[in-house]
Parts: sequence; structure tokens; C-alpha cells
Amino acid sequence: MKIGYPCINRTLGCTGDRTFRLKSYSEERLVAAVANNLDCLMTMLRFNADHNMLFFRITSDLVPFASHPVNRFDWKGRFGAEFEEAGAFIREHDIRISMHPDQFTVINSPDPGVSKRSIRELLYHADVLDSMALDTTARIQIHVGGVYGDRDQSIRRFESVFRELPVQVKRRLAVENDDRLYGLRDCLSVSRQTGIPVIFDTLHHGALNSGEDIETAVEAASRTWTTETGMPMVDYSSQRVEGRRGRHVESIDLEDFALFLETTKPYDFDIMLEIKDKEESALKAVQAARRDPRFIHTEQHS
DNA sequence: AATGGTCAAGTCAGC
DNA sequence: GCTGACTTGACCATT
Repeated sequence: MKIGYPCINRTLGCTGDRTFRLKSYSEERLVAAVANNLDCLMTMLRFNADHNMLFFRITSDLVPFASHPVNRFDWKGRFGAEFEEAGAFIREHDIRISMHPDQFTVINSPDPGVSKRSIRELLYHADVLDSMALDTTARIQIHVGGVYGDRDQSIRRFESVFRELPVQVKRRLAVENDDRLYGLRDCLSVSRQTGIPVIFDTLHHGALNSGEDIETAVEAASRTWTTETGMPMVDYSSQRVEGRRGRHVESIDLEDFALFLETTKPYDFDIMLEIKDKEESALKAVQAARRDPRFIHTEQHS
């Protein structure tokens, strides 16, 4: 079991997702942003390794406008050494990596333009992980997509698009249950048809489920992972008590987290903490998991 | 220098 | 039909 947080660190004083407006696009700005973002990525990775946080989600904003036609710059070539350096560090410290393209990435859209742009975006994500020479346990997580008035047909469209995906993308994809359209049961069904591993999101499951309790859900999702795809990934967040639907909490509820660890004891997986205060909660979770036999310790003997 | 409207992209619920 | 949520900060035009 490894514990981590997504994309940005709020205490290190660097922003790893610097971007700029499309209107002000220039090669100069792009190079400056990517240089900054890769530099900050290294800072975050070092911090994480120092603090026993061995699961990390790399931001999709690492390379601004990466899949946009405006960007014809060879960022892979220009920053090859930096990507290799980050990859070497990740491999050396055995850090688990995920990426999560945002909601515009919808491969099952009936609009071929949307689907095509989504695949280009996925290729960008695969390029990042490939440039770091990471194996296929580094995953790109997406949702099934839209319903378009016909769930079954839309699921089938996801599956047929998946089968035609470029292999670089195909080998890294993971599908995550969402909170209003496609729940765990749908993702498991997609997994049976395609072999895609399922990332279980606890908060989404709270909003949309078929009655599965947490243990059942974690068990079922875990079975979709292999040695090829790695340790199962779980997105964990608890519901804000008097918050709006689906909102992430400010900071981790350690009581709830302890209960979650207890409930899922028979299964091992990596936990991504989707919580507003990012590394602060992850640090607390690492402390809480310290005595858990599943938890991987890397701190120096002392 | 401070501010606040706005930012590449999609989909759906709710009005 | 249109707006807001999803999630969020920060860019940058305007003052």
C-alpha cells in the first residue's frame, strides 16, 4: 500500500501546473512553463519520497496545450533529459504514478471530433509517461463518458473505441467510476469486455452505486488488476458533512480513514487522497497508516 | 499594484 | 435553450 495526493503541493512554494492563455501562446512561454513545471515536479517527487508518500498523480497541465493544434513544439525532444531524470527518480524510489485527463476527455462521444481530440489528449498523457520510461503500472485514468440517451450503446461505443486505441494509450488506460452516469458496476462490466483495470473512487461510489458496500466494491475492483497493471488504485475522499454533493473535504477525516483501512483489511491497494489540502492530508494519512501491515515504509533507519 | 472576470476542450441536470 | 457544476488557481486586461 502506497499513499499519495494529486498534482500539486501547497507548501513547497512552486507551482507544477503553470500555464498561460491560448491567446498569448508562444514557444517562449511554452518552454518557460514546461521548464518550470518539470522543475517543480522534481521538487515534489523529492518531497514525497522524503515523506513516505509513494503514490503521485502527475498534473495534465505539465505541458500546456500539449494536444492542441497550436502546439507544434517538440517538447519531448527539448526536455528529454528532464523527463528521463524524473523517470529515473520515480523508478529508483519505486513511486507509483497516475494521470487523470480532465472532463473534456470523452472517448465515447458520438461526435467524432470530440472522440478524436480525446484520443490526442490521451496520447499526450502516454507520451509523458513513456518519456519517463515508466512501465505499465503507471496508469491514465478516465471515466466511461457520456450517456447520450442510450447507456448500453454508449458503453459499447466506449469498448469499441478502446479496441481501436493506439497501443501506447491502450496499455495504460484505467477506468474510474463516476458520481452520476457510470458507477462501479458499469466499470466492472467494461473491464470484463476489455481487460481495463478499474479504479474505485469512494466518494463517487457514495453518490452512485448499486448497493455494494465498501469491502465488496474494493474486492471487485481489485480483481481487475494484474501484475502487468500493478497494485490496484483507489481514489479516497470522504463526503463533507454539510457540503454540496460530491464536494471534496477540506482536510482528511482520520476517523473515517481509519474505518476505511479497517474495512478493507483483506485487500492491498494504493490510495490516492483526493482532498483539498493535498499533501497535508496525505501526511496525516501516512501517519495513520503507519501501523498498517500493508503500508510500505521507506524512511531511513533511525 | 490590485482586482476580478475569465480561462481549449464536454456532458448533463435543473431551471 | 441556457447556466452552473464538475475543481481550481492563476492569468492578464483593466483600472
